[in-house]
Amino acid sequence: MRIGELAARAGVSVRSLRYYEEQGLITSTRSAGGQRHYTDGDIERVAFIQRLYAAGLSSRTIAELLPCVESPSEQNSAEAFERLVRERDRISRHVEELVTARAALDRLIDANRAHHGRLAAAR
Amino acid sequence: MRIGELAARAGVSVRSLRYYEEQGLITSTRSAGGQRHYTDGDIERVAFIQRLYAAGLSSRTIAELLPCVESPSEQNSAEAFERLVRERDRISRHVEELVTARAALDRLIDANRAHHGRLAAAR
DNA sequence: CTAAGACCTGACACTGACGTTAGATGCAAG
DNA sequence: CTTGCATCTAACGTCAGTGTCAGGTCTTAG
Repeated sequence: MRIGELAARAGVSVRSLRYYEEQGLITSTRSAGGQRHYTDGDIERVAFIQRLYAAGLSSRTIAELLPCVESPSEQNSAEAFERLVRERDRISRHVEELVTARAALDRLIDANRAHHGRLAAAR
Repeated sequence: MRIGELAARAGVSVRSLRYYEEQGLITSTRSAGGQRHYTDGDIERVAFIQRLYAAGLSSRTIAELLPCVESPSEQNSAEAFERLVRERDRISRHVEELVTARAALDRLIDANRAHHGRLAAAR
């Protein structure tokens, strides 16, 4: 499939796909005329990348741990494996931060709830 | 206290404090010469703002829900209250995203662990 | 073959929370 | 009073992911 179809099926913009390739996150074969061609497997790959983006990883970080995705059995991914673990831990810490912040908002909501009966009931 | 002391005690940069004021998140009194003065209460206020930033809220969003912090009893904070609830829910969704991404990383880690005995043992 | 639409590269624009710099002023200690 | 550090305003720099535009090429339907 060409880039427009992949963009539609993966739910990202064409621009983003070209950027991902520029950053070494995805690859493509080229037609004689120079247009990018993709396989069905690329849909899932893009989805995976999106999840990591959503988790706050930078494109550089994602690129560094992709060897672990490609070939989990290679020993050349020792650095990548460490980064994998570090990022997992970073996500865990971030979750704790979010839970803390959410608790703060919950306290605020409670403090305000009495004055907003209808909204409070809607929850 | 002056801005440098607040920055040190709150653990943020002087630049950030001036930016927060510019965005309407904090206020200050001024000396005759124009320098900003703060109270002890501002330390906690800045810490609270930091928590919201860490939770992914923008300065504009924080500014919009500050009325709820200032005066939980005023009815003029109806909009702010709604935003409060929306942001709480957004944080919850974000936590779910992070947990999903972390699970994906955990699966990758498992798939790679066999080939990295020492690192696996360190966990 | 031709028109239309998808695609190409390259480049600039934007957002947001700051960092950094420049040049001027405030303020406390000797 | 002076020295020197803290602070002031104003403005530009940064980073990352993406939007958008320009000007040209590929592909496919008719």
